[in-house]
Amino acid sequence: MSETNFIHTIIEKDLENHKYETGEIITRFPPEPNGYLHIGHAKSICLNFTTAAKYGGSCNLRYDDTNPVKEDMEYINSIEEDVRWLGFKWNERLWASDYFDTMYEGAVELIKKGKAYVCQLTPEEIKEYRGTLTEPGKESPYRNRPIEENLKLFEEMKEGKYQDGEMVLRAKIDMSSPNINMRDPIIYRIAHATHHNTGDKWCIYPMYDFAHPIEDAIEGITHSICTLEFEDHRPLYDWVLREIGFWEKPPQQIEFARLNLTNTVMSKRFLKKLVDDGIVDGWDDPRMPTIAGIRRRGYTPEAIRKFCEEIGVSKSNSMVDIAQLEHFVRDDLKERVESRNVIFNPIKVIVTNYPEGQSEVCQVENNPQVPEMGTRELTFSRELWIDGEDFMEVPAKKYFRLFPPQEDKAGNEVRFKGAYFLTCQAVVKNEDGTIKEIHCTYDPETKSGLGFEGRKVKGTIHFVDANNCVPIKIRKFGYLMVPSAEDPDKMVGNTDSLTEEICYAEPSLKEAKAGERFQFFRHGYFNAEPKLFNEDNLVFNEIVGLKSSWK
RNA sequence: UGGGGUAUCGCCAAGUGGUAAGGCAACGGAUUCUGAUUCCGUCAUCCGCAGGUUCGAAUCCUGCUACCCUAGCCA
Repeated sequence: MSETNFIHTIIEKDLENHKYETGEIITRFPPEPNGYLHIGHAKSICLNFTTAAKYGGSCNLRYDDTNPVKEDMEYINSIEEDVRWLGFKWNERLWASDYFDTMYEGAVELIKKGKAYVCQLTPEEIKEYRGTLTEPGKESPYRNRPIEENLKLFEEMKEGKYQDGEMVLRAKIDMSSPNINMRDPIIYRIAHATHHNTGDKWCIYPMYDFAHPIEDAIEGITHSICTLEFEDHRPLYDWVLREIGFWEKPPQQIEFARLNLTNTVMSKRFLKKLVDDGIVDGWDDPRMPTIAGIRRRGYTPEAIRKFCEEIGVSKSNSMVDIAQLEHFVRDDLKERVESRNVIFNPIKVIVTNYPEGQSEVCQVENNPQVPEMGTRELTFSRELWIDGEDFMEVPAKKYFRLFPPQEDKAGNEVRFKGAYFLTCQAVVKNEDGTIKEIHCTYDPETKSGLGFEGRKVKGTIHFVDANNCVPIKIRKFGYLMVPSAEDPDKMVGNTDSLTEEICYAEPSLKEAKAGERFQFFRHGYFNAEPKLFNEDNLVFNEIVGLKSSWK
């Protein structure tokens, strides 16, 4: 287990040096409310909350709502529900927009120091003046405007005298800096848009690079943890804090590598397209890598948190195998979930020496690993259903489930879990050659629980009483879309991303509650599909399959 | 041809001058009323490459190479 990471090392060094008077570590998770959270965000959420907790500090949930034209409050509820579901608590709901006054003052401060100016270049000109990766930029003709004029113009910008795009406020840094972010970055733009929080109070809004360090500083954030692509922005982050100088102990930005999962698309833009195009039935479709999606799918928050801890944190771009996530889901589910008998690809079994019309009760453990979870009753009768893969007409080598008599050996005998030893005697075919049913005989002495020791059997299979079972609908999910092999920028759809089949299940499954999880023997973990499950529609999602070393 | 990053087992990832943790995957084997679970074992003489310093280097120095980010009035 990676109990420590490079961020802990930084924090511990800061603590040793008494960098912060109170010694309290404060982090933040700052989503922009423009979409649903996904598993990638979960890594960031876990990192920020657990890091703060490790040092007895706290983590703020703050909406980075500095761009009114891109954000939508419909996402607020989902974001908070997701963070809460993951098991984290924040103090209060914070908005970057609540700090607009301070940011404005900061900008004025900068102008007064001669460190910011109003620029009237058009967007195209600004781009042109910025230079390229290899060539320095050139200074804007408005760069050396008198301070008084800048103050007046900025004031007028705020008052709404100008149109969107007509002018911007820029930090005066260095147009020839090799770091493009330092080439007089725009720090305020005009946007005549109603803001969800501040309404029409403002028509100028701060840019991320200017706003974020101020937000962090106001909240007393000590360590501002963000993803790798912001590394180049750190000099600007520090510049803003240094030049405005309201804070003695400024926060420090630390970058880490975002999560990538094999066969999983994490791009918000692309996920939104899946929703908008109706490819999936919403942000919480169980195929989606969104927190809402995997929650509906049946993943547990514990599994996700464990996963995030175990994959660790570093600065190298990485691609984590989805099998790693699935491992933690299985690992978490195996001891907290009950088992049920569900038959896939059913084959009818006739127990020829069992009286017609008779049936009896069998006791089965709810979870063989956890005896405290008790037992339940199943019925056994002359007609049963077994799984398609538990029978082979011609057995493969080392196959020890059911097969009929072969030229060189007798039909196989197996344990029917919770019931008897049954021996396959014959296969009965339909006219078209498909299997109609198989005939078996049972040995009354071998009933489960009676301690029969006469002989051993190598296979155990599960069954369902054909006279006492219910049909259920199973939904399995493949990956939705993956980058195309020829062109990684293009996505290729998987038309089989959702498959449904009808299976036979023991009757107790009718009593399942929406969202309840089970292990279906030999198949995997499933949950009663939260939105579709009801008395007349027994739908189960595959959460994750079981590993199998045979096949 | 700028700047900023990263390179340790198939995939993550510890390690910060003293002789390569751990997890996933894989592969053996034991136990098993489900070929699951559990259990035990195997899995980097080597740390992107090439030199150098040192008694000693994945860790320090030099020079390469590969990949990622970066030219929004997005965050």
